[in-house]
Order: sequence, then C-alpha cells, then structure tokens
Amino acid sequence: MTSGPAHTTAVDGLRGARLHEAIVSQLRDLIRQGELSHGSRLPPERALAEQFGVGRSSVREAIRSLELQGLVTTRHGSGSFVNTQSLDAVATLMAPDDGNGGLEDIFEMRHLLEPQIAALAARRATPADIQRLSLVLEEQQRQILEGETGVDADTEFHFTLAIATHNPALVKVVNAVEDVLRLSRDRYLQRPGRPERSLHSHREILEMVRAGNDSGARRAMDHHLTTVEPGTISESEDGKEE
Amino acid sequence: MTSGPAHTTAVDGLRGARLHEAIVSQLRDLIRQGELSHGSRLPPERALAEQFGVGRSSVREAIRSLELQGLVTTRHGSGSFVNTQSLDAVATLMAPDDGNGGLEDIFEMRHLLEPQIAALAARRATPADIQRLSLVLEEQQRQILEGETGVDADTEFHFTLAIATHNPALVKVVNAVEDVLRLSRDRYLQRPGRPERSLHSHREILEMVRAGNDSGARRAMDHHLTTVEPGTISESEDGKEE
DNA sequence: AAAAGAAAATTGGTCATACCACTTTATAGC
DNA sequence: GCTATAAAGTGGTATGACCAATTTTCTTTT
Repeated sequence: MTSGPAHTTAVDGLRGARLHEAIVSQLRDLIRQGELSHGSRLPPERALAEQFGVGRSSVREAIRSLELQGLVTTRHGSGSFVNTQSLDAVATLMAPDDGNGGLEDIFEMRHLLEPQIAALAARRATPADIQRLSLVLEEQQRQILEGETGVDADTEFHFTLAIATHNPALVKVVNAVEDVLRLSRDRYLQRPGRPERSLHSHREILEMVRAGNDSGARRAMDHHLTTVEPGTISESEDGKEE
Repeated sequence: MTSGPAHTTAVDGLRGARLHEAIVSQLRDLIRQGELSHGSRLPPERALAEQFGVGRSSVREAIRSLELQGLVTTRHGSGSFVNTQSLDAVATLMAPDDGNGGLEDIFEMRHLLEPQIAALAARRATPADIQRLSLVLEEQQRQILEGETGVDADTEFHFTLAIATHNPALVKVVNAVEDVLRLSRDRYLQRPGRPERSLHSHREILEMVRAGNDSGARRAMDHHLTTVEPGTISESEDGKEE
C-alpha cells in the first residue's frame, strides 16, 4: 500500500470524485471539438484504458455513459462509434464550449418551440401534471418571497410543462435547452420586478393549460418569452391567429 | 439459437442483447411498480450480483444507467438510493422502456418545430440559401424521374431549410430529427403519388421563403407535414420477446 | 487469379478477485 | 453518557481471465 496514486494519469486533475466521469468529460470534449467526428470509431477499450492510465472497467463505465447520452453506439466485436446526430446527442452537445455566442440561438429555438409545447400541454395535461405545475409555482413564489430570483423553479416550470405533453422527445430537447439557459437566466431575473412578472405569466400559462385552452396557452407562453424573458431576438410579432 | 449457457440466471430470458440492460429493465420495473419507492436504498451491488446471478460489473453498469436516467443517486460508501421525485425521473419513467419506440414523438416534435423554422427561414434566407434549396428540389425531381423515392433529397430539403435560419442550434436539432426519420420516411414515400406530392409542397414552401412570406411559409410547411407526411406510423412488432 | 472457407487476430461483454476510499456502525475508553 | 477509535459495510477501481461477435488474414478450392 506504500504506493498510493503515485503515477499521474492523463485523467488526473479533474474533479477527483469518480474516475469514469472524468473520462466521460474528456471524451465528450474530444467529440465536441470535432476531434472525434460523426461516425468515427474511438479506440478500443483496452487502448483507452492504457492511454488514460486507468483500468478497463472505468473506461467501460465511461463508454456506457456516453452511450446512454446517445453520443456513441457500441457494436459487439467491432467497436464504439461516435454518433453526434442522435437526438440525445444534440441535447448534450448544446452545452457550453462553442456555444458562447450561440446562446441567442438557443433562446430563439426555445421561443419557437415552447409556445407550441404549451399548446400541446394544454391539450394533454393530466390532473397529475397540473398538480406538478402548481407545486412548482408555489415553490417559485416561496423562493421569490425569500428574496431569491427563483431561477430553479423557473426552469422547472418549463421542464414540467414539457413533461405534460407526454412526449419524451420534447422533454429531452427542453431539458437540454433549459439546462443551457439556466445560468444566463439568473442574470436577467436579477432585475427588480422580473421574478414577480415571471411568476405571474407562469400562472397565466398554467391557467390556460388547466382550462385546456391550447391557443391561449400558446399565446401566454409567447407573451412570457417575449416580454418577461429577454432574448436578444427582438423579432416583431408576426400575427398569430387566435 | 444454440446458446444456452449452462447456468440459468434470474435475468435470463430478457431481450438478450446486453446483460446490464436486462438488469436495468428489471430494476426499472421494480421502481415503476412501487416495489422500490422513493428514498429506499437498493441492495448492495454484491448482493444484487448474486441475486441476479451475474457479475458485479454488470450490476454496476446497470446502476450507472439508472443514475444517468436520474432514477437513483449513488453515494460512495453508503449505497444507491431510489429517487423518483426528480423531474428527470418522472420524465424517464414515462418514456417507453424500449427507448426508440417513440418515433411518433419525433414526428410530433418535428411538426411543432418545422413550420416555425420555415417561417424563420422566410425572414432570413439569403439568395445563396434560396439557391441551395432550389438545387435540392431539382435533385429531388431528378430522383423521382428516375423512379426513386427521393428520400435523400427530401431529407436534404428540410435540412437545408434549417440552415437558412442561420441558427446552428436549430440545424443540429433538425439534423438529428431528420436522421432518425430518414428510414421510416422511405417507407411511406413508397406509396404512389407521394414523392410527387412531396416535391410539390416543397416547392410551395420554397416559393414562400423566396417571397419572404413567413406566415405563408409556416402554413405551407404545416400543410406539407399534415397531408404529405403521415402523422403516425404504427408498425407491427417483429421483434420477438422471450 | 479469384472466390470460398477456415483460422487467427480484434474488440466488446462478462466474471472473479483483490484492493482502495468513503461511510456507517460497533466498540473501547474516558 | 460522550467521544475516539476500530471494525464492518459499501461503492470505486484495477487486473486478469475467458467468452462472444466481428473483422482480418491466410489457406484451400475452383
């Protein structure tokens, strides 16, 4: 036992918590920066293990994670292949990295998607969904009363609304989008009055969903995204049929 | 199959592909039916391994999956605990066990997103974008004239339209969606008349984009998706369960 | 020489064991 | 009783071995 981790590994120096997670980060970065592009095969597990200076089991768990995230697909006997086109992959690839200026793009996509989601949720929400949404809004109110911005509850509302569509694909995308936006959202919720207005329009959306009013829900969400949340996209409203 | 490993395990007889996936299914079911409720700790890895009659590594990979799905959280030294209250968990529990079954969901998302994309493209398309779109339609026409379905060009059109929004995030998502749908699209484009109608409505969309008519483009795309492309494709299962 | 088939090398999938690191619990000492 | 220490429990990792599916290479056959 005299040794300890004397040998410095290539994955050393990352948040030391779990080793396979460090490997996941490393591989994900390689994929993000295009080092490993779509379709390319990543090195055999044994090679990766040696290259990273870790055991094969850790590499395997890492690859398993990447597979779960949809970034790679593994074929027994032939290898693991990068897949950046799967829906899941898109979700995890939106993260930070090259997306510095691309934040507006995410906002824009959200602005296109979420009103539609609200409408769909209005048509499909079950009582359980509505209750979840209510709880989230109560939580948001609580956070605001305590002087916080209520970002977390804010994010959760949009996510929960996506769940109410009962469409897993939509949930995935919204999850990715909200995840990216959470931080920046903290910024503009800072301005006085914003948190309250956010809560208010969330309530309007919920009421429309509860009433099963799809076009109303769409309009409410659009209003929410246009006025309450910023969006460098100050695109003029194109008339929506009511 | 001549397989039949001598020792029959408890997880035997599940979709035989990968062992840890079978374990994931099993544990997920336990969680779904409330056998493992929120907060409860699942048995130690070594116990699960013996109980399922598999190696510990397989159990670990399974738990890793559950963790990524947000269904359990693992604490070093104490155990893995079920967490059904996270929204993540709610989302994954409503998703089909299969994982890829939700083709209809992808269709739906596309139906929500692409009309908006068409509208955006109509506002932003540059002459170069419009020329690209024209070329794609010429190619589609050529393919159809040669008796092919024109799937590739069909897919390419939607992809190119996304590019015309000049929003990389949208391009990524559309790329993923189209990729998933390409195969199934081949099926229903098979029906006589479909390819021609697809080409026709693509042309209508392009005209709206060329004219900068955003709401017209949205309408055209909506019409395209509603009438030319199917809403749901229920294919018969040919996969054999045990 | 080309095609077909068989053997070898790759590569992912699983198992078993050993050891480390962190937590919890039991025990000892006060 | 309380705290401090030891022990046990549990997840995390490393190795080595072997199996299963695939790919490559080489031999055989035509």
